[in-house]
Amino acid sequence: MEQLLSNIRIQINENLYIKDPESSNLGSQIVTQGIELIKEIGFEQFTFKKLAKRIQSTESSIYRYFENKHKFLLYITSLYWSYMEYRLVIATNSIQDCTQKLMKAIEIVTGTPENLSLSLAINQLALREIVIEEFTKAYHNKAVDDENKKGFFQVYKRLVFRLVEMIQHVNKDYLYPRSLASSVIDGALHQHYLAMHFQNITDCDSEEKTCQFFKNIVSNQLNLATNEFN
Amino acid sequence: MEQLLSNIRIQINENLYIKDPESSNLGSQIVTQGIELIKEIGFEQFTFKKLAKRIQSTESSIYRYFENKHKFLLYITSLYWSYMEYRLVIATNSIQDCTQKLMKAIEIVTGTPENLSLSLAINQLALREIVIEEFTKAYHNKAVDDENKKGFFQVYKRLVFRLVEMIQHVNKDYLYPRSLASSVIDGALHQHYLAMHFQNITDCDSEEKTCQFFKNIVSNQLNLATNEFN
DNA sequence: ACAAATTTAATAGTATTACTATCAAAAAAA
DNA sequence: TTTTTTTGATAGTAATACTATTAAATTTGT
Repeated sequence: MEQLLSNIRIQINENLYIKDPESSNLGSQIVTQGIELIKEIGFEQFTFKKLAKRIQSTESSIYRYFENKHKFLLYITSLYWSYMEYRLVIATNSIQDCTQKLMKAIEIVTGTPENLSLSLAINQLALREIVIEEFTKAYHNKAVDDENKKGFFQVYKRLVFRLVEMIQHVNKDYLYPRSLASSVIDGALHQHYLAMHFQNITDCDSEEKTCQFFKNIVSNQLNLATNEFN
Repeated sequence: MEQLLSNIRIQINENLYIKDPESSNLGSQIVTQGIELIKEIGFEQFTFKKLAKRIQSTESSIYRYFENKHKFLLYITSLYWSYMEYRLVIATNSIQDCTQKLMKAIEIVTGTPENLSLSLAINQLALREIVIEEFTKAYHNKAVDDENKKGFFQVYKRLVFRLVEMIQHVNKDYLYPRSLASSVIDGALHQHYLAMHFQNITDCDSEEKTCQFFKNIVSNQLNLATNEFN
């Protein structure tokens, strides 16, 4: 799997950057160090000026790669969801049994990524933390509809669609396959966030429990398509 | 219920404001018009300067009530969760059967509030929209732990606790009562947001479906405490 | 009704943010 | 080695997120 991925180029929506950051050393510095910096100080406190100082470059140079920090966040979170999608496909592709396939998918989607060797030397764990802490801000804004039209959330949605398909494959009569899929992906992020900051409103104090919680919900939902409270 | 609530004063954490906005006309203008303005232009674009202009007052006057716009957001979302808690208690208190009580609670928590007559003439629907669009930003920040210690999220957590108790009352052996409760409350907001901006990754195109989706999950989870994928 | 206290308005000012513009130096490509 | 592209250095602007000061208006106590 490592070899496989190290040769893979992740395609990110072209409108998220001005100049492809993978095309130069400065560009990849911006991405890798930008991730580290956001993880350290949070997206709110993050500025291109601070990043420029850290990589010993200038604000104006960074602006030649990214229009603003919002698009930078969209760029790096798209990277994350791309890696996630890739991992999902690799891990589930060979599984025949559709239920097992779905369960594997939930493991991938709710779990911590291994730090894979990729084209860019990105700190995957830092990136994951950023997604947990900040991704929600990337799509909660007044321009969502416009940005959505431009395909800025394509990768994320494609991941949800993959889960939806797996769910439908297990039980084609289930009434809420899309809500269930989006709930698992967003819910996992939320439970991880709670585990870090609001321990008393979650039971997910370990990776395994988080995974179990969602596997439990999904399998229950799909085995029992109807319930007594309709 | 309307009479009941019109006499009720909602207590909000004192550190969220400098001067109690309910203590003066200007204060309530700040709150009611602030809610309208945030709904219209979004929290990102919202500034005290713009609000001052709208209520024909000044920036400095608003700063005498709230330290900054982040605390203002925490204040109004606390108001929302307080109303929600109040509605929950009123609606479920008299129900004897614990399963029915829980189902009623889910209806309240996932549904749209009626526009109740309260001490402050707040646009409840606008406030709900704000919570759906912006609440996640209120607790996704680098100061969460500190703010959590100061009790800024007390009301929200208390609401979750109430749901947790109801869940445990229905099935005391269920392994994830807290994760389930927090998932319902946060998940409902998320599904509502998707319904507005990402229709293709949700099945919740109506209030009823959203409610059904979560009732379905909760009842399934509590009737079947174990599952075959352990 | 009047003085005292409190609240608000008006104005000014500061540091930081989020950019844009220009031009020269450095590096890469032809 | 010349041309093109990329980067660095510097400067500048409008807006944001505040703080401070003082005068005017309003409220309160007696």
